[in-house]
Amino acid sequence: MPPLPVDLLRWYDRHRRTLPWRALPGRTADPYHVWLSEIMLQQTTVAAVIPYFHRFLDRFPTVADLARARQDDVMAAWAGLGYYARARNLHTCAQAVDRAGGFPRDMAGLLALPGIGPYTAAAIAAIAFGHPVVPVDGNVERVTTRLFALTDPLPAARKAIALQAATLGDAAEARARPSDFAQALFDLGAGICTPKSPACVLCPWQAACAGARLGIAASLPAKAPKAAKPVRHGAHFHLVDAAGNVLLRRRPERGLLGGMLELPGTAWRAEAWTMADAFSHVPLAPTRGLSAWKSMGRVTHVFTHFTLHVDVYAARIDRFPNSIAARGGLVCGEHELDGLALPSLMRKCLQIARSGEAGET
DNA sequence: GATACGTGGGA
DNA sequence: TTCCCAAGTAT
Repeated sequence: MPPLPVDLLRWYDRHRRTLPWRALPGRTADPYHVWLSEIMLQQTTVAAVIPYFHRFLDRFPTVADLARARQDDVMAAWAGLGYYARARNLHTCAQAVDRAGGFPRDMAGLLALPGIGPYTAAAIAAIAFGHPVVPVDGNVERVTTRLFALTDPLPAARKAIALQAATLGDAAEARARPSDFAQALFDLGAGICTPKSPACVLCPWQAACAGARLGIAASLPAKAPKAAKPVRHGAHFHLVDAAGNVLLRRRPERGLLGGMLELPGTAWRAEAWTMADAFSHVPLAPTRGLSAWKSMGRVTHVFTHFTLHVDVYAARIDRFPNSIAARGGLVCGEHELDGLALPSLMRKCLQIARSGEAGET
């Protein structure tokens, strides 16, 4: 017998999670809240998202508030969540939605917005607007491959898995409650049909699950082997004046950590930097009032596709020259650093620069 | 289709 | 420690 949506929905009605962006049972969620949470939840855990979601609603109560905000304030509110293109697209999207007077209510309109792909469009359509579509995320892929014992590895099998997942939503009970059905699949994937050791005995679909029957559920979905993670090296410089101001700069708008702030530094490359090499990239040439550079230690940071080793150097200067701003430098008070658009990597660098034991140059 | 794109937590 | 992962999208 096939998995019956009615069994999943009955389970959901008893075990649904309460989450900040979710409406109460029987109510429809605010599209702004649904959209904001869905963008934040892309490749990101619920636990990590919750405090950011609250902070965003505090700072940007409506999509119009978000649209009117300065990009830098949006980036600062996003700092630490990662995948910063999401924040840039979020801001652009808010402006489009604000101009249009609200979110589009159909898949095509949603799909046309920046940062919204097939999954997020379907999630918003189902959860906020009640369209009978099944958003296919990692949870739904996992549940589906197990239910039907689909053993072809990701990502090649993605299309076939999505087609199979869509059939789950065909039943009348699912079409009658698209929002609940989508979120029921999420909750099942998050709480029962988990990646490592699924709690099949608690699963409302256990009797219908081919993966469980065959004893292969925990091994699904199969995944293609991942490439080894290369190592890159860089050096960044912590220069602080007598008043405690720190020198920062803005990264390019696109690409890794795009639009975020950083300590000045070298490029990140496969070859390690010698100290002499790195020092040719100091933000300020030796001048009166500038101390010697001291080595503060090394920060290791793991990105999605490479591991980065950063050597951190620190120096003091009496007063920043006026020319520093002309070269793209941003002078920031040390007590305002918390509120700035600094990615986690740079917070690590600041931490080691400000608290680490100094060794001589 | 393959690759770029963050981060922190858990096994 | 090391590896894997988490409500994907853009190019």
